[in-house]
Amino acid sequence: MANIRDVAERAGVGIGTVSRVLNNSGYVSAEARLKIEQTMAELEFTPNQMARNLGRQSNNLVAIIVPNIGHPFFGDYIKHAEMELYMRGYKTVVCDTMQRRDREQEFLDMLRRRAVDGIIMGSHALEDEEYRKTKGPIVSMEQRLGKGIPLICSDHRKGGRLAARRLAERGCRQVAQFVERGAEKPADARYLAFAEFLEEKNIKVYEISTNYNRLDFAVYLQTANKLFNEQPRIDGFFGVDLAACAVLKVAHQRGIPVPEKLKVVGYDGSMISEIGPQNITTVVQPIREIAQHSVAAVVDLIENRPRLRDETILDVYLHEGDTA
Amino acid sequence: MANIRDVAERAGVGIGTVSRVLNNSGYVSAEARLKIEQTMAELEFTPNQMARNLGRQSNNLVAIIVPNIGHPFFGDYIKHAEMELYMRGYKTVVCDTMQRRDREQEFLDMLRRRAVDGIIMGSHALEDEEYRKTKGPIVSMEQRLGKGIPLICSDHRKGGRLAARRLAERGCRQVAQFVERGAEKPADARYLAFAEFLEEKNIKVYEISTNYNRLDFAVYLQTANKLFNEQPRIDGFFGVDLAACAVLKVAHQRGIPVPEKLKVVGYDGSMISEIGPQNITTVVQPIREIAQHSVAAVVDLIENRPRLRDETILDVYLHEGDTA
DNA sequence: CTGTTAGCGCATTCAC
DNA sequence: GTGAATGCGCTAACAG
Repeated sequence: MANIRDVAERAGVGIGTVSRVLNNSGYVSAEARLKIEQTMAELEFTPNQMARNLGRQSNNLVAIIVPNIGHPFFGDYIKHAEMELYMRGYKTVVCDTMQRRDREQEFLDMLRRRAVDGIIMGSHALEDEEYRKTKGPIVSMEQRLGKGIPLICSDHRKGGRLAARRLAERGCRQVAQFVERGAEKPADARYLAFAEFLEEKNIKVYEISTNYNRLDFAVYLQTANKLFNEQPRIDGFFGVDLAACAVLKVAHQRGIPVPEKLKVVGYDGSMISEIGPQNITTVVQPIREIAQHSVAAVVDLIENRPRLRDETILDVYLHEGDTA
Repeated sequence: MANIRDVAERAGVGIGTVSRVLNNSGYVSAEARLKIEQTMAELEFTPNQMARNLGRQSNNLVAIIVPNIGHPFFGDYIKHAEMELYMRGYKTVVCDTMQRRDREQEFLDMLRRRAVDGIIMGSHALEDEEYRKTKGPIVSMEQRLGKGIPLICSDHRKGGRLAARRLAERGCRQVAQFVERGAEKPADARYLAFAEFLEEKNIKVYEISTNYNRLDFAVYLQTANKLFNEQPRIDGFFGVDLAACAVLKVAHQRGIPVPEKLKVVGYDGSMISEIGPQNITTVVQPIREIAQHSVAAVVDLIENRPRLRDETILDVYLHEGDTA
């Protein structure tokens, strides 16, 4: 592996000059540049990224930390965020905490150790103090990590209202929503707004809590079955897309026609809301914009650009589907 | 930011001793160790990862390069691979080439620059020579990158046969399969085996090619519609899960009952085969095992452990669903 | 067991 | 414009 010094010697120039053509910085005579470029080609010289990182104290890496890569929302988010980061010259490190504190802590430590330049945090298993102690570029998505850490999330309050209004308009009288237990989250506003809106109209709302520790499909299926067993007269449902899929599936198994006897509204607008035979009527979170804003925020922090807002709330809308 | 020298001075020891307790290597007296640990705590010392990387010429990063993160197969794959890598002490860099040569080249260059220790390649947009030129730990999944680069993939030949046999057993007479155009891939064996098996039994096989450049759902939907328009008498279908979803959806729209009038068999066994109202009968690729083997392979290469096989083909099986 | 030394490969002054 | 020197923070080899 040829290094920069080999190139310098072979080209008969100084090491600094080589560095300058490498980084395209400062002045280099056309002559010297040509000679150096030739030599680099001959030697198949490739700059060592680790050395560059150490020299400039930055590695152009951003970690995205999520509780579950497999969840469609996070999957879609990562796709968009990776693209945004790429366009800004950063590579993406994905970290799945699987809801485990120790993992989240370890991933968070990557920033302290400067293994990454910044972190986008979509998980929240630690005390707020931990995040604050980790000074450095952190932004959070859909998690409130404490004052001073920029938050990007969708307008859950509005989302809850949109879903509630739709179910009310469709004549539902007894609706259920899945509520995800766990640390306090921006998403909680959604549950509240949903229930408030409907209760004002004297529509009964059953809340079933799903264990946030296991947000996989099997759990949603179980919970959906439990719901129909306990509340067979339910005529409306609201939950994240994956939960809506589970409810649709169980309804299908039990011969409950949707939307005739049961209206279903999802939340997320992720890919899975469109791949089933019925399009799910769902509140669309602007996942792409969430990705854009969170990436912009963390990159601003990394590159020392001032940030004005600490909280960015993005608009949601109801996407017409076949289920409500 | 305190560094290792600050700690050494403050603790009244040498810099080497501090390094030893950091890495838990070599002998350190209990006394010194205690003193150093205290000092590290006082100073809130955190070792700088970039410096460590440069020192030991390794950064414990592995890049996973895929053509499309959004595809369920890759999403599931990344989830498992990230976990496997984590358990072995590596972090995961995800790279979405979006089918673009320049991006794949850039991601590949990360290895040459030693920005990552190794690469798992699930994309194939460059000439084989490029991969070989990039000496270093590379393994490929579901892509044949040339002799010398370990390949991990599922048994596509068997998968094609399994699907074909099922459709034949179910009495199909005219079946269609989606064939993904693009560079030659191990998956091609599946198309061949499928067609061979059925043609032997005098069952007609229509092949419709989908553009591998855009393996998203909208394209599959279009193609499915085209299929039903051109071949309205089709009674069997085979394609990746996402394509199967599209076909199921279009069939539903056109009032074609599945499995009564149309049998559908998927390929992948990804999450989406189970979240619809009907479970898709599908050939399951052992995504988790693919992840385990590919991670094991790349880590072996990184850590200079000898590899015996150059090719690992993993078994597939037919998962019973409701669509065939 | 421990302190010192010499790199790791490049970026970045700063005189010339 | 350019080369030599210094430092980034740590690892590892070595003498003690």
